[in-house]
Amino acid sequence: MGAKRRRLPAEQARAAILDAAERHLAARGPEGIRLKDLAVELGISHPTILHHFGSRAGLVRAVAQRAVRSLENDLVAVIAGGDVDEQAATGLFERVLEVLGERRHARTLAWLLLARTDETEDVLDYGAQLGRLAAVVHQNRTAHLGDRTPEYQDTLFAVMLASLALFGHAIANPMLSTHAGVNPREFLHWLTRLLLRYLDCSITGPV
Amino acid sequence: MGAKRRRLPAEQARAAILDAAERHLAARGPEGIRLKDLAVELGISHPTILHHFGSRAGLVRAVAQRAVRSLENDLVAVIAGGDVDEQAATGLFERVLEVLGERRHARTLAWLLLARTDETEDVLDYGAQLGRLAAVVHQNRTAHLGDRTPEYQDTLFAVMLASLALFGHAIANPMLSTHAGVNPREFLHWLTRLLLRYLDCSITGPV
DNA sequence: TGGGTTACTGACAATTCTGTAAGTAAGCAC
DNA sequence: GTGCTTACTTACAGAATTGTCAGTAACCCA
Repeated sequence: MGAKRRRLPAEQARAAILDAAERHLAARGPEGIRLKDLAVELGISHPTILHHFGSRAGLVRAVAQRAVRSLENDLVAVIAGGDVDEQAATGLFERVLEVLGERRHARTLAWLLLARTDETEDVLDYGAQLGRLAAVVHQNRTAHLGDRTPEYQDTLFAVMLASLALFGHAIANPMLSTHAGVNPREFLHWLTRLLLRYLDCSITGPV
Repeated sequence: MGAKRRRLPAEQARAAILDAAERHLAARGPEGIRLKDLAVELGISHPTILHHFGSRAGLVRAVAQRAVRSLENDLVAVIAGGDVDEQAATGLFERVLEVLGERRHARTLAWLLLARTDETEDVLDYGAQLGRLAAVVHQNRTAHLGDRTPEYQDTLFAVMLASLALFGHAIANPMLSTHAGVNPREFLHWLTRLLLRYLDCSITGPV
C-alpha cells in the first residue's frame, strides 16, 4: 500500500531469485521450487519471477546452469591454485573433497542428476567434468610415479569412486550423523587418506 | 460401459498399485507419483487408490516401507546364503553390490533418502542397516585376519564407502555410460577388487 | 437364494499451481 | 520537466491434483 515499490536492476533481481530458488532446490528438489513461495520469501509478486525467467522451467534451468558453473569455477580455482608440482596432492585432494562435499554443491548436483529432465539435461556435463578432473589427477600421478603409473582408467575409476561417494555422502549425511559413532568429518579424512594411498600405489599397479 | 467390473482381493490390488507406484518413484521421485497416472496405467479409477491407502501420503509411505523391507530381505538372504567361512568374501561382496546396484533398489532408496519427508522418515533406517552389514563384514574380517584386524570403524568406513558409492552410482549411472570409455560393469568389478584388497589388508592396519 | 461386506466407480468440491493481460511507476536520457 | 523503457503488480484464467460422497456390483457365507 503505502510502501513504495522497489525496482532493482534486472541482474540483481535475477540473482536474488536464483539464490532463493537454489536454497529450495537443495532442500526439496526441483519440484520444491514454487513460484509463490519464492515470491513471498522475496517480498515480490510471483509474475515478477516469470517476467525475469519466462517460465518456471526457465527458472529451474537457470538455477541448474548457475549451480554447475559455480561448481566448475570453484573446482578450477582449487585445482589451479594447487601446487601441482608438490610431492603430495593431499591438500589439493582435500580441498576438492571440501568443494564437493561441504557446501550445498553436492546436494544440489545430486538433485539435478537424480531428477534430471529435458530442461536440465544439456546443462549437466558430468562425464566431461569427471574426465577433466581425472586428467589432472592422472597427470599428477604420472609425474609422481613415473613408469610405474597404472592405466588412465585406474585413475578415472578412483576419481569416480571419490565423486560418487561424495554424492552419496551428500544424500545420506543426515542419517549418518545420527548413527552412533560415525563422524562425517572423520569419514572424509579416512576417504582422503585411502585414496591418496591408493593413488600413490601403496597397492602397486592397477588392482 | 459393457466391460464388467473387476474386483481383486485387497492384497492383490494393493500390490499392483504399489508396483506401479514404485516404478514411478524410481523414475521421477516421490513427487512423480500421481494418482490419476497410476489409475490410468492400472485401468482403475483414482479413488480406488485412495480407498486402499487412505491418502496419497499413505501410498508413498507404503511404497517406501515395502521397498526398504524388500532391500533388507534381499540383503539378509544374500548374506545368510554366503559361505561366511570361506576364505574370500568375494562372492558375498559381489552379490551385495549387485543387490544394491543392479535392481532399482539403489535408485529408489536414493530418492527416498534425498527427498525424505516426515512421512518416510521413520521408515528409513539407513544407519542401523549399515551397522548390521558392517558387523557381518567385520566378523568376517576378524576371522580372516585374526589379531591384525583393524578397528571396527575402519570396516564401517569401508562399508560406508561402498554403499555411498553405489548410491552415487545409481544416480549418475546414465551419464557415466554416455561418457566415453567408462563401462559401469567394469567399474563395479574394480570397486569390488579394491574393497576386497583393502579389507584383506593389503594395506595393513587402518589407513 | 438372499444378505452383508467391501472393492470399486462417477461426479463433484476445493485447493494450488503456472501462466496471461493490462496497467502502474521507477529510473534514465534528453 | 518530458518521455521512453522496463521492472513490477493486481486480477484473472485454466489446468491439474487430492480428496469426498453416495451409490453400484462383485464375492463370500448363511
